[in-house]
Amino acid sequence: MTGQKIKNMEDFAAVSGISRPTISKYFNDPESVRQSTRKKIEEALEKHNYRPNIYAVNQNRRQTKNIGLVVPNLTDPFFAEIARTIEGLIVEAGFNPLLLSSHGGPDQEIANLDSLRAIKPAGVLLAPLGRASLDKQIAEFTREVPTVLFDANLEDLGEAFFGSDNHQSVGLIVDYLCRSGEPPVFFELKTPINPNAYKRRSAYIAAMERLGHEPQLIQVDGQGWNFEEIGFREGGRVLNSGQLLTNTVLCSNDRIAIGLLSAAFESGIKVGRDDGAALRIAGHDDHPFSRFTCPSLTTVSQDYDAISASSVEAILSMISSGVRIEARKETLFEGKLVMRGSA
Amino acid sequence: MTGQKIKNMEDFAAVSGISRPTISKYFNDPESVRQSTRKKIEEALEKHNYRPNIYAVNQNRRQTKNIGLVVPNLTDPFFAEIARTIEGLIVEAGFNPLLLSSHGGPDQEIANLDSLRAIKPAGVLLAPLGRASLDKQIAEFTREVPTVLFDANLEDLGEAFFGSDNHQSVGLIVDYLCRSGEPPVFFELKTPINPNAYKRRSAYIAAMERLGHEPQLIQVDGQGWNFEEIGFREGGRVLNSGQLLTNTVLCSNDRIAIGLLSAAFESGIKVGRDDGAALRIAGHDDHPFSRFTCPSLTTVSQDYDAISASSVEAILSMISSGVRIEARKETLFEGKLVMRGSA
DNA sequence: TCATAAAATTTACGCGCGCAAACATTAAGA
DNA sequence: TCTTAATGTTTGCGCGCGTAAATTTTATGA
Repeated sequence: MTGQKIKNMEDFAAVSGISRPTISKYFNDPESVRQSTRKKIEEALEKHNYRPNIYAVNQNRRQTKNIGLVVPNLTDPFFAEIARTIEGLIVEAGFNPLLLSSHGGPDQEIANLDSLRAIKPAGVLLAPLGRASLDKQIAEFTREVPTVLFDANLEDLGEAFFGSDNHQSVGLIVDYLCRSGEPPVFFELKTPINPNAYKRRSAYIAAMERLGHEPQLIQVDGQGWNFEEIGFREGGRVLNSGQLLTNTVLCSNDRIAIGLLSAAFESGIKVGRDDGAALRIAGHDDHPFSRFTCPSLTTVSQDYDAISASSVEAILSMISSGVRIEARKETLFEGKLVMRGSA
Repeated sequence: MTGQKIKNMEDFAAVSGISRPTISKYFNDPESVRQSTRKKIEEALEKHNYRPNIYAVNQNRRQTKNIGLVVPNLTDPFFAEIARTIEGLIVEAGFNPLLLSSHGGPDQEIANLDSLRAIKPAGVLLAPLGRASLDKQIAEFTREVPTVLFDANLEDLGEAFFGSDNHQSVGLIVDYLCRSGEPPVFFELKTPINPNAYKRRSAYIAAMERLGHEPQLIQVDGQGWNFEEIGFREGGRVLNSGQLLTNTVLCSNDRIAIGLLSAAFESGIKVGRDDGAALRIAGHDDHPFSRFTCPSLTTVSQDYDAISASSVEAILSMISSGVRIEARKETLFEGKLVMRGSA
């Protein structure tokens, strides 16, 4: 850094020997200026490390480079990983991701959208809470800001939806469980917060009927996002009540399964697929921790690389084209069976 | 919403019947205007839902209301929970938190600080990666922006540090393990990324010597933040090598312990503190998942409510006073023993 | 009712930049 | 060397708001 301080673009234009409008062009797209002037600018940049004032830039640009990313619960490593993936894609595309977590609460979800509104994002990627979401306020938001939903669908909201094909993925694991042992019961919350849970329920029922088995639902009480806790508490109750008419349990998601595994362990019930085991437990999602449960958890992985990539692609194309999508599309990706020790 | 559209503060001043400078005063502090005019403004606000342009505001304010929050890895639920707590405290104080994760990489950490710089935050709370952190660049940042470190310390960087008293907490669990069974070996990474790991190592050695036992370190290879994976892989190796001279293992953190538990299970080694068990395993941190391992993990909890509250308090007082702290202070909080099934 | 302090208004400037129009310069090919 | 398109420069406006100074209005209490 030499001599005088560079306070603004005009100062920087002076020291670099290039006019301010050209400097402005450079910062909006380095490719848009001639090679020789680009070199001059970047040489000056090394000496003076000037950067445009982001507030002045955003005040004057027709559109910001911000893309909002709202997930239901960052405390859940599953969403933390998705968020990380999506953030990377957004940065790669030259945009600025803003990550917000709704912490499982609909009010926080709306608050997140409100603070995004203040930032005038070019677009928003929203993984909504689901059933608890305040539809009307979200609808109002999606009217103002181009929004793509992912993970959990809210009917007709947003420009598009990308998620998992629960029907396929649950069918996959029900098939596997049935052909490798007793048909599973379905262990879930009575009133889940997540729309995927309802789809998984009906997918389970459909798969069982297709295979000629009687579907059996074990629906337990429990609110909120502390699934492990619920799986542990209610699972323990179920295991000790003699309520279980089969030796195979399919959980609505991995986090419930993790709780149930813990409860089985405490009750001295051996879980696994080998002969000595008394119980098989399977989950859904391929949660980051499911490899390290005891035994490791057999589950179905979601293709969230595809979900992430498609969601980002969709919002970027809307932004660059400047037009809202004419017909809302829902795209579902298939899951893959992940065989481990628990079933 | 009635009639014309409110585009800016001047429009809003017109419809509310109050002058623009007074409106401006109101938004910067609603208490600073007379009750009667405040009422007028808020009535108009309900009709027209105007909000000041955040970019124009921040361009002109001497200081923004932004507070940056950088954590090493949001994928780790431990940090996700801390982040959530801190975010809440920042919002309560009327500031705007900006959460960034370094994803375990020093380059990302610097990139995070760079993008924070662009936002001109009033202050930053930084939980650094530790050993991998690029000290010089962080030092440069802390010179420009008031920064408080927490969780992991970097010598002399930032205005203050708040963290856990590893010496006390490790001493606590070593004491417990020694009086309830065989003295523990210490299971850790050979070259940990986190400075806390080094403190825990020396705390373990000190505690063992104090109790008249020979310290034993098992130091395994492994890079990055995938602690469960390392604990599983290397732990399995150690368990099957006959290298273990005691039946008690204290892990440097819970995530390693989770991996080790999984490895023990796979090897058919019964873990627990009752008579039938062959191995005791303890961790450190009280990770959110440690309640649901099999068996549940005995560990030491960090007082991160205190760490969060103190860190936020420190940065807020610096912001409001406008002065940097004269002498850097390091404050450590005590951990608590969390007895569960594994040891 | 009046003096006085507190609050609001009027007026005006500046923040740092995007953007557009008119004009000047440069690079590339015939 | 000349033409032409591409690229830069000059000039100037406007974005929406913070903030300051001078002035006027309002509230408060004796």
